[in-house]
Amino acid sequence: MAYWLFKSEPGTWSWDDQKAAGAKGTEWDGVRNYQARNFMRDMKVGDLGFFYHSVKEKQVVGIVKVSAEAHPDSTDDTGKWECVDLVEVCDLANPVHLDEIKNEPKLQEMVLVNNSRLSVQPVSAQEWEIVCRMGGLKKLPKS
DNA sequence: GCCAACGTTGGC
DNA sequence: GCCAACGTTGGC
Repeated sequence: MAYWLFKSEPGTWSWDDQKAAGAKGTEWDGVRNYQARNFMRDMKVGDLGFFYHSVKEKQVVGIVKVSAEAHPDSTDDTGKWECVDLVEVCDLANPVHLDEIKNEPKLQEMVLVNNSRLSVQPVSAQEWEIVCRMGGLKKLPKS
């Protein structure tokens, strides 16, 4: 069981779009970065992730779950790129802003803080718990 | 809107 | 295989 963080510009694919996709979920397609792809290859069904809005909002807004392991990206015709499928799990009662993460001493090692450009990132179990708490979740979501 | 950081491309 | 040039991302 691993934890991840998925970044998206709300103008391209927002948390509302993700929720509208419902229980069927959607492909997390369009990733064209090898590091990000390799992380997706490591994912297992049931892994949980944060859904982060980049650029304008800069906050974690929800929790998603991996519903299908890495498979070819249907928006790619080169055969190089892969993606996983994600379904919505729940909202964060209080979205956790990037500033709050940067101000939390225990979160200084987060990839989000150190490599803001990577769009799919691993999150440690400790970081997961801290951000969930900051987000107002009373109990940690189950996979 | 700017620019730093990072990734990719292509010439050598 | 190196590295300069270029493009993109995303925080500020």
